Amino acid sequence: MSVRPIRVLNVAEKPSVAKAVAGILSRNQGLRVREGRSRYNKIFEFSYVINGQPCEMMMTSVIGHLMELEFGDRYRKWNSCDPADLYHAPVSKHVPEDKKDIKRTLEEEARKCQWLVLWLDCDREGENIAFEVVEVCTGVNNRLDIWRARFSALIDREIHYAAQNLARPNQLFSDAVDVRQEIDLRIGASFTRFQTMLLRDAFVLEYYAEDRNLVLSYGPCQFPTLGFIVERYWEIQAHEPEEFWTINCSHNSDEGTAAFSWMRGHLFDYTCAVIIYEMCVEEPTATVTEVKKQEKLKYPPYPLSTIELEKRASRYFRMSSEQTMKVAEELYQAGFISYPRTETDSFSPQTDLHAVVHDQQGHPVWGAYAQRLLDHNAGLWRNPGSGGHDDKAHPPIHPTKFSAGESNWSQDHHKVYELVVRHFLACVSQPAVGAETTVEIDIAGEGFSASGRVILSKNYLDVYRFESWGGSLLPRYDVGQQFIPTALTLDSGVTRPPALLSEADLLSCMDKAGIGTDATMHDHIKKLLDRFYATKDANTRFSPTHLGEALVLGYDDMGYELWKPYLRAAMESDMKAVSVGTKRKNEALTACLEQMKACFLDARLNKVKLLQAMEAFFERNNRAGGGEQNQIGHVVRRCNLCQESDMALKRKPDGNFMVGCLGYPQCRNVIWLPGSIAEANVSTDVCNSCNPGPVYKIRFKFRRLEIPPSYSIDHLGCIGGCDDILRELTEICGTGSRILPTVSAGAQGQGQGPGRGRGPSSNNASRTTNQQGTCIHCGQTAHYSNSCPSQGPRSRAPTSSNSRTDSNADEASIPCETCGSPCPVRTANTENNRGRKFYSCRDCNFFVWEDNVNSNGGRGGRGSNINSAASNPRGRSGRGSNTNNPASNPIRRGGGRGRSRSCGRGRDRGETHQTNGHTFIPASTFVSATGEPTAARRCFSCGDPSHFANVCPNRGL
DNA sequence: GCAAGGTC
Repeated sequence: MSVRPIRVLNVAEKPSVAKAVAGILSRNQGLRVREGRSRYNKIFEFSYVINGQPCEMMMTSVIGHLMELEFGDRYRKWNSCDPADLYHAPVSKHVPEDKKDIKRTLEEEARKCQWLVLWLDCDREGENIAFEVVEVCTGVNNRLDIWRARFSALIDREIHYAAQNLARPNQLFSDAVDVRQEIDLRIGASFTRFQTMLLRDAFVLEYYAEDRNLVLSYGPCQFPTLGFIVERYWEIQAHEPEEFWTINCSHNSDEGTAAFSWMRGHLFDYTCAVIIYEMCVEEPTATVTEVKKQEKLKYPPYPLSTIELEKRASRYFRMSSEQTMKVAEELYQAGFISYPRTETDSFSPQTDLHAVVHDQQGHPVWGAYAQRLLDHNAGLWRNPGSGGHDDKAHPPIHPTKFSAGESNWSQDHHKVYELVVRHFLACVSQPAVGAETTVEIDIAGEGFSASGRVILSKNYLDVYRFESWGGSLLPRYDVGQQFIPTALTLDSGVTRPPALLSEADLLSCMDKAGIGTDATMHDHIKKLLDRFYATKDANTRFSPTHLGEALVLGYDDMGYELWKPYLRAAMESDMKAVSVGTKRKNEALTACLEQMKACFLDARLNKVKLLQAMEAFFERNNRAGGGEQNQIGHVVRRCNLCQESDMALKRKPDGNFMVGCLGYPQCRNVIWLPGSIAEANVSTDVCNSCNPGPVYKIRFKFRRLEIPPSYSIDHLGCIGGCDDILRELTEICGTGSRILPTVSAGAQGQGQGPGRGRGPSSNNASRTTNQQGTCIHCGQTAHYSNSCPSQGPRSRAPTSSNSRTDSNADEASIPCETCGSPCPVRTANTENNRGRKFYSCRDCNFFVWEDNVNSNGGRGGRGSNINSAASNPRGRSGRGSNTNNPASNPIRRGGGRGRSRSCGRGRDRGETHQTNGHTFIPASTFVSATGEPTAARRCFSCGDPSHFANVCPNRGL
């Protein structure tokens, strides 16, 4: 008796997988296609047998996540609640409007089926989507038997194996994603609302977000990404150029020229360099000490993952990662390349790589190379290397269909397709082979070396035109051979800061820190541009905007590392623990949210740091309705500070009360009121004792649980200075926040930050002014940080004491030698150059030490163009924090503010120093036609034969 | 109007 067929609903993560799996399982026989409710998600029907059970298979798909997490209605509007409530507000998953048609298809099909087989991608997100599908399907048919198909590639063997070995979905994997989603939503929404409402209208922000409101978003991926950009920017600002010295030697012979570089690299000590140089000049005979010949291989790249595609397209074509992914997606949709979102950088042994090459043989440009690859006798083929990553869901990006270019392709389509094809062909090619020669010589005990390279066989470089392997020929030398150098020069250079982060650098930083996924990293970068946090220049290098820098600075000054990648790393590690069952979902969620809520409350408590950071860059907004000043209340009294405007009772968006001068920002008089006030209204009662009057009393209602039992919750108080109860409650409860610890009366007025237990200080106008008007740079109250006399325009001061780059502007200015602009003379304060004076032209970047300014012209090229504003020694220094991840708390900064953590390239000595090729002395001056040194005993600084340069009185060393 | 994660 035959087994009765059952109806099986199969669901894949995307339409292309549904189509591929249906094709494989049906072997393209008896495969029918019909429309579903959604135009993208077809339904494939075919017969199949699973472990002897005949099945009527229906195969359809979703489009990624089917559901979204959202706050309950009561919390959805921005003003509906305190943002801190978002840490415990109810959240629920629902199917958004644009996915409703997919949901209907699933429901309609699920009703007819006995089994549900989930063909979602085999990663954590896929598992979570699987449970979303289960929720929808069991909602209409709770008798469904639910199965999970596990496969790692869309190839016959894998798919059939998965179908015959169905398992159950993994709840733990899905739980891990639930944790991530909830944390992202709660943190993102709370901080975004908080900082947007705090800052957007409080400052004049000249960013135009088209027809939408400017949102100052915070996200656990976007902020660390911004952090990378700001950190590098600060590193550049902090850089102080240092002059260094190196000896170069060249030798011309009949066979060509060899350029020898000093094996010491370079020295920062001029005297040492001069002494050694003069030794060499005195005994200039070079002896060849070693000749090394080696064969070197240059390997082709690993198979192409998404991040590599983005990085290479940025590097080779200056294409943004966002545009690259857009174009790659279109090429994928049209069938020309494989799935473009993949971490995998090694091909599975089952992949028919020859077939892919075979397809490309007809191409007019690289077709011939493809033919050579397939020609066994050419010996060009090599099985591709493995980069060691495998997402178990997709192969590396490779061409899937031949094209010599389509009529509807843009330039970018051509470029991305060409990159994918050439990269694939390179991957299956032999490495390039070169012969390298290194020659080492000795001059007066100093070692120099030169190297040359000849490419013996280009191999993959023939097709991978994006890479080159430069090298020059070196004349032949033998060990023991001696010669007199043609030129022996003492050259100077200045250290240069690292470059701004390029898009490829940024992607590397994110990848290393685990920020975002291959499919989302470009989104995070774009978000920074959209939010006006960063800009990208023509060289694809990123700088923070004032807004981006101010936000990072504000949080940094609070001591929180919300802009660092540690929070995300901690979340990732928690997710991992949940997915393997070593931590429970609720445990991970509660712990993380508690920590983040405490951080949020503390950040809000310290919001003055954000405001101060913003003040360093932006003007305060004077219009009514702006920021914290948005609720003009009733007048309490005439302002006792400016005596021109009234002071009014105001309630801030965070719920706290204050009495502030309506003449703001010209007058910053303010009285902060206790944080335990629930309600406050100005009465018509006038205080009998406070002057100058009238001072109207305020009717307060306090929150019972936030004041000591001995105080009444109702109080008719005066802010004029006569009211002991109000002063006591302010001292007990603090201002600004409800959760403040109490501060003893002794701390009052002793430089604590706002909200730290100050009394209502109506009798001390200067102190109340101080609360809002303290400069973050010098601590004075007479001005704001944006007009601090200690700062240059729009520049920021080092706030740490461990700076090694402090250099102070002197009064005097001198015209730049190159462009004539007035340049302030500054004094260096570094280890090697402490006390030396210099100027660095802001207009043309010409840099010169004062030793050389106005000195005689005996030495050529005293200054140097260091080609970057980064040379500006006024920059911020010492910012950034420990390289080490603080183990105890991923948010709170650990340790002190040490040297900046470098992303990608470091800035340490020896790493980023570049010689500007500046020659001080042509060696020919010292070497006669016969090769004998002639002028070695003459100071080459002033030309005087009575002394060496190291003791030259003109140098002032 | 907030996040980040899927994907057409």
